[in-house]
Amino acid sequence: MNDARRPAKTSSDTPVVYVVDDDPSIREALVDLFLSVQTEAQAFESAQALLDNSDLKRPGCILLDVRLPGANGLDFQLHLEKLGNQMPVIFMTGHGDIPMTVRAMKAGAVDFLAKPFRDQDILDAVAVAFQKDRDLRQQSAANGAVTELAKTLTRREHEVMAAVVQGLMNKQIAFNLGISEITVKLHRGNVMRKMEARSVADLVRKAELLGL
Amino acid sequence: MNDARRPAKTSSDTPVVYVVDDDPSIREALVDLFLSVQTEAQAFESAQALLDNSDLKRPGCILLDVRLPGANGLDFQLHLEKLGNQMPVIFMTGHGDIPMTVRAMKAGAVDFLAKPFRDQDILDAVAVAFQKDRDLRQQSAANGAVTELAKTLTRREHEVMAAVVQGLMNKQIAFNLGISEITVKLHRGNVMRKMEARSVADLVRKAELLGL
DNA sequence: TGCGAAACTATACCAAAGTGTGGGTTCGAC
DNA sequence: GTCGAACCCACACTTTGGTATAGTTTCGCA
Repeated sequence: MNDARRPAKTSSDTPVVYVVDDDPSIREALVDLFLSVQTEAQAFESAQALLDNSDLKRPGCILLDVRLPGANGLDFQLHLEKLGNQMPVIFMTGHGDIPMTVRAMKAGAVDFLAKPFRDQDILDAVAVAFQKDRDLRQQSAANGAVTELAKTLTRREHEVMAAVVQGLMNKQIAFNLGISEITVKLHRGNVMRKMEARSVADLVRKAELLGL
Repeated sequence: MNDARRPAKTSSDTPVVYVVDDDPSIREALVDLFLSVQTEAQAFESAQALLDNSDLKRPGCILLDVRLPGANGLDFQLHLEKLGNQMPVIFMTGHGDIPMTVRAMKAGAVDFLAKPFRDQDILDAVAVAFQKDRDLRQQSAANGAVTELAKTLTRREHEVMAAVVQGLMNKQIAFNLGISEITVKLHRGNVMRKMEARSVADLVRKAELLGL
């Protein structure tokens, strides 16, 4: 089921291509292709097999046939999204049509390759997908770090932070919250420390990652 | 060439659908369709005719056949982008293929409709395109306004603004620029006034629209 | 029941930011 | 040559922001 062949160098943070196709010969050909460019690939015969045998935590992308045994490739794409998995997806197809292509691309697919395609087309698409994955992970990491910091804030500190990033002065914040200015300063100081912000400009940017 | 029929209400800021198709009967059918939902449409027989007869300044979207006399619809899409026109594009096609679809969607097309399609499909796509256009224009307007304000800044004021949104203190800015702290305050005050920013938080957000 | 976290307040003090006034130089345009 | 724009500096002052110390109250939970 899983006929992955690993390239010389591999670890939990080198990117990997998860190949999903029900045709064993195609799986093998693709894995060999990636092996030829020192890229690790793991092949699965169905979407379910992929979900069962991989946690999809490693960086990389998914390369799958739209026509799969069991679930449709497009549905699988949406399913992944629901699971919170943002791994880039590249579709392959032997019998695709335009509406299917449009739906996949609207849902954020990196590419949609109609068979037969050149090896280089796939390698190009994978390169784009890898880059997209790196970007997403970087964004996600930054966002996650800020979210973690924000969790340490108390309710009041949250309120004060929101007011600060709106550009309100301490006295205005104090009036709005019905507390004294000195207490606002206290909360404000706590916010800056907990959020690891060295300036208001810094705090504004971090707050924006939280959705203002 | 231009067989537009205007709905009852029309003005330079009601959205319009620019229809481009070389088949007169299709043009007419589409214009009638939009007329039936109180939406203005202007029809053209070619991309060139559209460019010659419209400045494309009104809000709306472009609905065009990928196969056009003269230029390819996809090339036209790129051409528009080069001209700085960001109007949403919807493709129609009778003989489209998957690579064509992928290319169009990657280039930002709102939709790619294979003939025959239902009237509702087109109306839905146009609704999405109109919304996208509104969003883009709003973004563009905000951006343009800030850019105009930034143009009134002198070189020094620009430098000071950049330093301020980095979260530097006046004394640090003064040291970096090799001037006195009091002069920094002067420039800083000018920046806040010229940029119409009421707080540092405000300034940070405006500066971000300028690309940090 | 007692303990800790959260929230609030005050006094006091210092640092940073902002404003106004007044004055200086350089440089290019009219 | 003079006029204005951009740039610079200083003194004096006010406001705002930030910190530290010390204490009170409320509330949930062990």
